[in-house]
Amino acid sequence: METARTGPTHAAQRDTDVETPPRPPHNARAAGEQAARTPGQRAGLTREAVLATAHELLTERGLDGLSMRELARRLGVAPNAIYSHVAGKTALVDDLLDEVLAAVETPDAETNDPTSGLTRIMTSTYRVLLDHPDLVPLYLARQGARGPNAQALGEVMFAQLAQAGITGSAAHEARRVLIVYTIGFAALATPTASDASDDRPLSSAELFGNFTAGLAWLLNGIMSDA
Amino acid sequence: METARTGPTHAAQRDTDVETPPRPPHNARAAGEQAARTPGQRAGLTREAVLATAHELLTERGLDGLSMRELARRLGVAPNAIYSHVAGKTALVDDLLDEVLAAVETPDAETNDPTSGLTRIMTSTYRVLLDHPDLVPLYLARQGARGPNAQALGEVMFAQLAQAGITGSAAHEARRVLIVYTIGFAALATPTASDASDDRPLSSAELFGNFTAGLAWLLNGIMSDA
DNA sequence: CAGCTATATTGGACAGCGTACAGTTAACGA
DNA sequence: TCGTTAACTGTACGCTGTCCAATATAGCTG
Repeated sequence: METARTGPTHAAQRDTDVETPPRPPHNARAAGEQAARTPGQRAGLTREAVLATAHELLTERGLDGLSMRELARRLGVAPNAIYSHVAGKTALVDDLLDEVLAAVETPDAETNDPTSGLTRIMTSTYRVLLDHPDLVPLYLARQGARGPNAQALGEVMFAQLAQAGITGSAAHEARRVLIVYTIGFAALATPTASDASDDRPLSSAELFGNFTAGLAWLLNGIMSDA
Repeated sequence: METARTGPTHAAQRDTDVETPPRPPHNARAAGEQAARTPGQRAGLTREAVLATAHELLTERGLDGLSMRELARRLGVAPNAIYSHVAGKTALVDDLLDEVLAAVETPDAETNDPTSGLTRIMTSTYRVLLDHPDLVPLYLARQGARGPNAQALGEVMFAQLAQAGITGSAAHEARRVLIVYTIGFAALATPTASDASDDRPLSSAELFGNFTAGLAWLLNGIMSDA
């Protein structure tokens, strides 16, 4: 796959004689093209493009498929170029994780039924997580996301719990239980690994019912504590 | 993928360990010594030694600290030598995970209170997991263990559920919920990452109460379904 | 418009990883 | 005693994340 260089002309690196190559006017990042750029030239990379392509690569090729080098290849860029836009691979993944959480639907702040509000948050989170199966193990390995979206979600949950009269450490407990349960369930529902552990794979509908049942039990317990 | 083909590497599946044959008593594994061995000489490595050192290395230096090369270094052996005893790194970790589960305490088969029986299993699992914090993310990433110990545990859970009149797909659901909840909770209870997400770290006692509360809610719901 | 500075990008490199291949030798059964 | 088998080493390949110095471009200042 590599060494597509074979270029008729300059395979030389430090050559440097005039010979200005045709400069791409609007550039636009090439999909599969190899970068024919000399050191100083811009590629028009943006942080958003990096994140988007990384996300795409991750959901497409899995966690092991996400490497800085492959990412750079897709962006038509040298691997190091990425480091001008993200601090490193772990930072990249962190941002990715938080980005996904933006899609979680939260109830209106005025909803006066905390149980249904929390159900909505958690089921939406569950669905969002299932939309990105390859991210789920990462949430787990990192014990949840820590970015602004994650933080905001946590606040909404607190608000709902407060409406149910649950505050302080009890609220922390309840929130933790709900988060753990939801992420964990998404993890087990995710069919990445050879999940033929013991029986036929459950359908996603079955799993979802499964999830909501357990969620209802938890919420029931939480509310009855208040 | 590990393939692990090539005739010689057979690595003996775990089962029934026959008696340990005479080992080179001196030698043993050198702590910091450098291997002064020429190609054909034996190092007295055993599968158990490999697993034990790997376990030690993992809990000591974390997941990123566990590398075949560092493991070999500790064993006083060339990296490839390990492949005579385990099929590859992933197999090694799989065995590690299952090994730990052997410590989970299960109720007597005759216990006639499924709720307390399941509580016992899950709390014991929780404690065992917390004893090996650095393994927990691995359980999650792999969605639980799949070795014989894990399988046996699953069977015991089924037996308890059956005593409560829960069988078939309902039993599968319930078991999945319980496993997810337990592993997930252990994950969030594990303080590996900078867990200063929002508030002071809960004490382990708080977390344990937290865990048992949610567990009780789940079991309550499960049993009320039967 | 010229000049300066900040920075996006490249080639190259480093250290480390998992593991395959091909030898060399010790242990073991015949 | 010999032949086979398994453990072990040396070496090497292709991969990884990331740093460094050089370079050309973009944007700002004048």
